[in-house]
Amino acid sequence: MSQNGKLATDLVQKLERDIVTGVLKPGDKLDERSLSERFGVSRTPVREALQTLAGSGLVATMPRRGTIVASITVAELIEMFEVMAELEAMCARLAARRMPRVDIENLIALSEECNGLKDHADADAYYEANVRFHEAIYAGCRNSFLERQTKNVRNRLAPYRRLQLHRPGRVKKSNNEHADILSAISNGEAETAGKLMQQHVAVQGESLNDLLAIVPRGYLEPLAS
Amino acid sequence: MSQNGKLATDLVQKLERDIVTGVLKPGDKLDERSLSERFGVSRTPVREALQTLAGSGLVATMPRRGTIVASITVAELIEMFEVMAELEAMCARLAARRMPRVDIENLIALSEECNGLKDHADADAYYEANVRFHEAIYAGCRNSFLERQTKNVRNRLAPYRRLQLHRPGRVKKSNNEHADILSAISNGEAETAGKLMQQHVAVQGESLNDLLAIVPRGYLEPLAS
DNA sequence: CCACGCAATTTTGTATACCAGAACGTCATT
DNA sequence: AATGACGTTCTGGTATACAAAATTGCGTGG
Repeated sequence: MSQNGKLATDLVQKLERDIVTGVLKPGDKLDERSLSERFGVSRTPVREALQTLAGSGLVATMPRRGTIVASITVAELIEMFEVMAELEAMCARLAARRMPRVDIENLIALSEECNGLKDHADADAYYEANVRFHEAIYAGCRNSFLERQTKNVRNRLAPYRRLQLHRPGRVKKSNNEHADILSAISNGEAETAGKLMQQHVAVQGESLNDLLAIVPRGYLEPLAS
Repeated sequence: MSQNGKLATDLVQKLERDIVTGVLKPGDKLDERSLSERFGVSRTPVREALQTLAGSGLVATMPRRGTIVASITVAELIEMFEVMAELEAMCARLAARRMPRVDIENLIALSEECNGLKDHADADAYYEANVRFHEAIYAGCRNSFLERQTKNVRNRLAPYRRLQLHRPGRVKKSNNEHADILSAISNGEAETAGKLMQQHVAVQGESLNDLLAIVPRGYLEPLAS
């Protein structure tokens, strides 16, 4: 029917995108048959794709119970943010030491792009620019393994991180923090850049309560996992 | 034929163990048919297991070219050690802040176990005790996500880390560093514990050259990936 | 009217059969 | 003799068919 090789890989990417961008939400059921019909392939590549996604943690599959978009417990959410903050801090520290001037110029441009969108009505536009800013710093660490690892955790947190920016005032605050991080990186102040990034990403104190308050039903598992 | 459920999961664990413990070495070919015959199952669960392992990075599968135990480039090796050092440092920092007294007692016992084996003839015995010591610290960070993430990277580096201890004098030096890390954790000195752990794990300067010198052929890919 | 149990349906897990692409070897040509 | 093209064979990718388990709905009994 289709003249390709490696259908499963395509499916992985498509499903990944749908999960990260929020089309598929935590807790959504991923039925093998529906997916195979939707994509016009048999169940085999669908299953392989789901296996792969389960490996990266984006979906959870329970034996004989099917596969769902991974939803996590509150405890895991806190844990993952704690790790995320540290990974991004490491990226920032290394970027401050290693990022070439030309890439810093690009980072400045991305920062200004964020700045231009900070008063924009919908938070999603800022979110996209924000992602590009952060990814530029990942790339700046010049450690592609760290970059992949960081993106992986970021993807798994994406559904929840997206919510953060919908909180009033968060966009402006985030934007100010970007400026400080940028200048630290630009000046080669590794420790400062790392510390600022850590605080920028971490969800601590009241922020945690605020975040939990706007997480929709179904995004988090009940305590009895 | 077999009366079980979820054959693939079993295969994942078996293969994982073989890779981590060095029975299967980087570059070894994982033929689907041989594996299916060896384990008495069909190719389907074998393929699913390989998919999962590919997701966690332990094996690499090239379309139409088969799958092999992941072998990495020198650049990746350096990158992974850089990340590993930081992850373990984070574990140590958090452990210094959060590890309950009773678990610290256990950590002391594990440290003494290492100490008892430091002059032992074969480095593998020390290696196993060393693993237990480090894993106790992972657990001490009280962040199960970080623990999983750290173990995952550790597993991927296992074939190379194992080699390190075969270098003359490395065992004794490692053991001394353990003592310092232990005392920092025990005293709740988070930053010190993290810094010491970072240096303990990192492969820097001459150590890198020494490590590369004893990596067997086939463990590392040629530059043209 | 509610609860428990059985059966039917749905859905996952496994096996097998089929197809396509890549590696290797052979033969012919220069 | 060397090199390139063609074909065979082996291996991986996909589809389909079959088996087992879980959920759900219905019926019966209390």
